[in-house]
Amino acid sequence: MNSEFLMNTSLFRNMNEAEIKDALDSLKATEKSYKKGEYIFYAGDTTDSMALVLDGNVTIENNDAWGNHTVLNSMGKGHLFAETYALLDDEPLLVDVVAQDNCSILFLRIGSIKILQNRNESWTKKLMSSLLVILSHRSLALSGRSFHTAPKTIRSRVMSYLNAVSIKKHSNEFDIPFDRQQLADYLGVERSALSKELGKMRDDGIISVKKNHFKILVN
Amino acid sequence: MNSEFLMNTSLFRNMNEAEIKDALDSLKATEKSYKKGEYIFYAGDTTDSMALVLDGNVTIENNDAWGNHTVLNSMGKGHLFAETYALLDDEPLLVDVVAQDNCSILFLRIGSIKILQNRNESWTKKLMSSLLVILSHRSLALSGRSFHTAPKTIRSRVMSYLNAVSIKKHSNEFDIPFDRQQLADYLGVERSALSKELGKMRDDGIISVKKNHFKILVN
DNA sequence: GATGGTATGTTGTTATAACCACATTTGATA
DNA sequence: TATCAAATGTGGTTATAACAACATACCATC
Repeated sequence: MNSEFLMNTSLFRNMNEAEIKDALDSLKATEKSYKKGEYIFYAGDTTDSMALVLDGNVTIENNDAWGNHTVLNSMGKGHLFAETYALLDDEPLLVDVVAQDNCSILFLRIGSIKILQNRNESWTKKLMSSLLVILSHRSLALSGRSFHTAPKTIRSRVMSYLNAVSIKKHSNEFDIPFDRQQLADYLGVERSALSKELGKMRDDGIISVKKNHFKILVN
Repeated sequence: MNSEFLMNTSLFRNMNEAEIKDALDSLKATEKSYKKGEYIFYAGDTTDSMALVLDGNVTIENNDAWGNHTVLNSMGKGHLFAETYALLDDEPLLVDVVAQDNCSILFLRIGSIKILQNRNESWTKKLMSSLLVILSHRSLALSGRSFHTAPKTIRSRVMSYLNAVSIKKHSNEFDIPFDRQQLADYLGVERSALSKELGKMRDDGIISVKKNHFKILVN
């Protein structure tokens, strides 16, 4: 196992080589290869292992009872998945995880959290810290998006989003990290409808826009 | 400090009295009272403390630059808030937290995660475990909702939601924990429009509904 | 079983966003 | 600077959901 690589993942970032080795051992780390298109997890599965992408890419997909198919996400080298399901007992995955190309996955048997709690090695606290940071970031990202997509009109979604960016940047003038298409996807609206609404908002004098540079105008 | 009460919160659930005392001490726990309407946190603040509701209720609110006001959430006794902001450095809150009635809040100085990592008392791992469980549950809840509200039509939102419940219950026939209004709110749609759509879905033969009992019909 | 209140369903109207097709702008590169 | 491709904006049409007002069903309890 290449601990050089692992040392740069968000999960093992704060550990030294010996700790990583110890952790891998204790978590019964196993590496497994998947061919393009193979299923790594099926919706409905439960798992006591979290999974780290060592090589290649995986997609998180949804396939429902009526045959609808949606690709939700794609994750590459160094990314962790299924950790929430591994940390909680008996929570079935609601999505499929599929090899997007030939890829290699490291499984770490974390089981329920009790396992970590009862160990005294130096790496356990570091691993828990990393997990806390990862989950905190995710929680923040998810609750932000959930909040910005809650309003029913495009305008209020945009306002909600711009307001959040403004708070984060401590300024009412800022660049956003999205182009139009990405912003539209993020807010769950159609690109051209978003453009149209941004134009109206400018006409109404509540914002000024130039490309991805925004200014919030208060009357 | 009433450790009897704390022992029943999700944060301290797994600790004994001595550990709780030790934890409160190390985390520089301070209790503070707020009158109805007082602000506990302002959007834009950063905090190194997480907060636990000891008594009363708080609301999570959003007040944007244009004067829009939204109540996002309400939390009562035993509930924890601001923990993601406390765990991460320099993340400003995007919401206000306001006392819904006269209430009493316990602040716990967790600061960035490093503080926990460098302590060796028995309670630290237990606290981290609790936080991991809390964050995992939240993450699961948020990603579920985010996923079900992503589709643009009411029908696909309903299908997404019902499919998830069906997976969780291991059956295509089940009760849902919402009444119509709650389901509408959860999916971000209007109640009567939801009723209408459920009716159409029944007419189209893809589900059967009776109150909150659903059955998924596949052709 | 009658009564009232709440939850749910129905209908029609209106507002809004999706969708489509195309025009314009922008930015990179020869 | 000319050329091209990609990103962004615009106008018109259609589908869909919000909204409002009301009808019916359901449930508790008298």
